Amino acid sequence: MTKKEKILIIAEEEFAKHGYDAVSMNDLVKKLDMNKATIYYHYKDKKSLYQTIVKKAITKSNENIKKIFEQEKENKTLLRDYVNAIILTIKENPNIVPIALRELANFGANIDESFIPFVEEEVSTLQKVLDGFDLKEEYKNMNIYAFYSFITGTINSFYAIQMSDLPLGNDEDLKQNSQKTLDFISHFISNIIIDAIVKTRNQNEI
Amino acid sequence: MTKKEKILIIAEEEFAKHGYDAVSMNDLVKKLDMNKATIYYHYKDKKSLYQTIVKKAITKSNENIKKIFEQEKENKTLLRDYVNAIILTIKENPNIVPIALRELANFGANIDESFIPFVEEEVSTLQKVLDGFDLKEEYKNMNIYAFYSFITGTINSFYAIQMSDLPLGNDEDLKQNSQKTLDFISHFISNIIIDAIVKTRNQNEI
DNA sequence: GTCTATAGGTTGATAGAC
DNA sequence: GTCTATCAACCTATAGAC
Repeated sequence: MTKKEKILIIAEEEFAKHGYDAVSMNDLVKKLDMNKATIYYHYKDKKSLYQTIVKKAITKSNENIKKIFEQEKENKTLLRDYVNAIILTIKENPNIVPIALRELANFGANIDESFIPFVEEEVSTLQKVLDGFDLKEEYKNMNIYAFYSFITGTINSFYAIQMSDLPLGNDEDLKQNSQKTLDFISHFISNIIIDAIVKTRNQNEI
Repeated sequence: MTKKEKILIIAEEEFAKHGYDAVSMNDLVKKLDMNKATIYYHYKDKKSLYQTIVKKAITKSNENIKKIFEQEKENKTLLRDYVNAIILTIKENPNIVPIALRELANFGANIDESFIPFVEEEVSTLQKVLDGFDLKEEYKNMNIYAFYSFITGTINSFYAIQMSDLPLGNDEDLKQNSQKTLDFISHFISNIIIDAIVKTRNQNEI
């Protein structure tokens, strides 16, 4: 692993855990056991280091979501696949959860405009997935951003509660168990969606 | 309004908007047109100022949720009331959304232990609401924290997207309209819950 | 209660040697 | 590419006058 890569990995960890402003370049120097000027040789400034991290995370998420259409045509599990693509992205890189929550808390104020198409694509892919199903009348013209918020908001919130050191959550199997928590919430969400918006349950697996 | 109150209001605004670490006491001094030592006279340090703000927000949320059982006994709209109690809390103080998202991103690392009973009460109240209904078999022993995350996570995420300056969201009526966004997401969530987990829709209004 | 002045430390960033 | 040394700006917090 090059120094440049190592900087990215440790910085991501720290930014995810404490947030952009709470992490100083001096903190990174200590964690990296590396000279500060070396970091500045590889990354223009603190902000561009952070932007690189966010861009990498968003790109990876998009790749996973695009894959769900690449399998066999008669796929009857598209919605579950979509939820699982998001879950897989978090499994591959759990730091994406606190980073996403912090950017959301900023109402996207520090988001580079070039990131927007990535979000839009995730949302429009969800729309494409839903278009394939026989929905109840009242869900046919649903606000797709509300639906997208339902999926991502529930995952992020539940994940944060379960991974927290605080004694919140009532299932000991899930507490601080990243894998089990993500598998659980994936099923939880898919089932609610199917039960709520699709005409009959055993038109599924959708 | 006393200076002490004014400090609290402006500080809450700034902490919500930029986060704890991004707001300096000097920033507050500028916004408040007040001397720094005056802030320190009323609040021991920066951290205790922030904790006061969080405690106030959590307390207010609890009050609103408790009220839903205070009305007439044969209330058939308890679940909608619960969701609306959360929505009302945000209408009264929208700053609670980014503050909650930031604390969640920290996995509650900076949360004072004394706040936990407040969260637990919100969750157990939700359980009490559900206990009153004839649920589908598979939802009778549902993970209540997952369900709580569904409600709060969806609201916070959708709210943040709609209030953001970024061109995300496809309903112009809702964009940067706090009232309409909150009313919309309240109905959206209540309807999905009813359609998904209750045996028949017109056993509602639940 | 509110102010001025300042202590003591940390920040992001860079110039210049190797 | 990596280092040492350093900078000006900023930080939280307080002592002491009024």
